[in-house]
Amino acid sequence: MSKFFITNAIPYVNAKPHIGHALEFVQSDVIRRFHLLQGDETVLLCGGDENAIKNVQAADRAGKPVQEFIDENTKLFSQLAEKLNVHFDFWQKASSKNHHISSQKLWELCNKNGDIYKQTYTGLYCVGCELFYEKEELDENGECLEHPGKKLEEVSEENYFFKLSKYEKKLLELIESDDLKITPIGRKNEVVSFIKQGLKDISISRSNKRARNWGVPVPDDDSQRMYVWFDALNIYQSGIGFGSEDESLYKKWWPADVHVIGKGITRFHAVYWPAFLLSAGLKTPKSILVHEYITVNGQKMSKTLGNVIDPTILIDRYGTDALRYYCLAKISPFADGDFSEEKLKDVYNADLANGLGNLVARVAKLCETNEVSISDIPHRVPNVSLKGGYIEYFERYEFNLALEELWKDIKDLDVAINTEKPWTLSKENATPLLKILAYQIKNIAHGIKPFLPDTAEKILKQFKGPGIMAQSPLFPRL
RNA sequence: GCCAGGGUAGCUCAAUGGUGGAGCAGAGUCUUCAUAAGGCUACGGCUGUGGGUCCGAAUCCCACCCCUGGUACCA
Repeated sequence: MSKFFITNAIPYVNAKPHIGHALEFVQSDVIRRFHLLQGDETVLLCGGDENAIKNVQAADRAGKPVQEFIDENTKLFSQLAEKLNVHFDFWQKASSKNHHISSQKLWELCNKNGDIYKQTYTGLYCVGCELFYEKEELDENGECLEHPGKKLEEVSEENYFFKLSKYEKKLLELIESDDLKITPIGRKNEVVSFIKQGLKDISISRSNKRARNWGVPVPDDDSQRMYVWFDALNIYQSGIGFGSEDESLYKKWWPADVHVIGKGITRFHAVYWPAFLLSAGLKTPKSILVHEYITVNGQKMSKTLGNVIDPTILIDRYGTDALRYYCLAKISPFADGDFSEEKLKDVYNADLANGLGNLVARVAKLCETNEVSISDIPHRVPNVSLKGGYIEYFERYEFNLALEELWKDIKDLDVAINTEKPWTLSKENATPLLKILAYQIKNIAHGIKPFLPDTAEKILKQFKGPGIMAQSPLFPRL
């Protein structure tokens, strides 16, 4: 038995959660459940990325105090997790005191190592956006896309910089050797070539004015706040007590075994974060799992397109396990996956209602009619007699392929029932076959445990024995 | 622009030189234990475009078109 520490990317809490968040929640959760079933001591951490200037701007637009606005959105995220049957063992808010102290400790460690220095940063600043822009990001008039007609100001500001360049070689070694393993390999290559281009030092602070006095204060400098990524990544540590008076939890769990993230934030996790940790003399995470995004009817999800999918509505309509199943079985973690409600419905009917649900119903009824009695031996661990590949797929995070194996078993059982026609047999002749079928169903239930925990639970309860009764459908056809 | 990955049946994907496969959807058929469910069968593809190498190309080479990601201080 070993320990396994998983982190979910910390969502922005400047808007309510969409289906992409649901995808990642479920992916993290299934890893957590898998390791728990393997007997590992396992925890999953998430938190709120609250210190970004965009939160302040969004709160302004909503006409609410920042903290209140953030807390409201955060609640929506935890409600989503609950509805998805996703359990976070830790939830760390970036606005909380302990996180501030923890991040200041990280800063001081880097500073002590001589990796933080002051320098003037000059850039084109859009007052409307309160952001710096690169020339390439502007339109032909040299104006930002959000605020046409508004000239950008050239602003110079003293910032603290982090000596990222110093860690080029170490990072390369770390990643190329897989000591920090990046999955899938394409993302690893991308990071490697990024580092090989040469790393520049990065600014890790903002003036108070620009940060709107929001965020973690820089130690010993009242005029500056930390750049949000410096402290945001540290949620992974502050959430388990890094920098607190008693660091026993931190010592127990750190380093993270896997950071689960979306492709948009790869660089922060694969380059900046390990560099900060190396500088601070702390352990670097063992691996990073980079998943892709969900498109909607083939299009990117975006507020301007108005096609943002609210997962809670889908859960109300189709159920928790149906959405979990779609996210895990029909969306490859390593390629953009498409979503539409029509597809969800097709999958629900084909795989869940007609596939798993119907198989369970027909076997249960046959067992009931024939008064089959089975003993409740804790039959086989999940994985053992399932078709080959289940565990391997899981360890490679190919959840869709692992589920495919399970659904082949379902198909096989349907074929076996049609071939053997147990309903034509006498009770005595049918019983041995039905016992096998019942055990096979329990076996499948064990297999789907990490993916569809509620459904697995229901099936195992129904087939606990000694008697087995027909029950209402697991997934009523829609 | 440059770098990486991709373009295969209506949809989602598999097949890296040797007669193009599966699932879903749609069709027919068998069956009734089951959620008008399940089984079986057939249908369905000039493998992005144009060239080339080879006895033979989805697979290798060249050119072009389209999609996705990266190209740093933007989360």
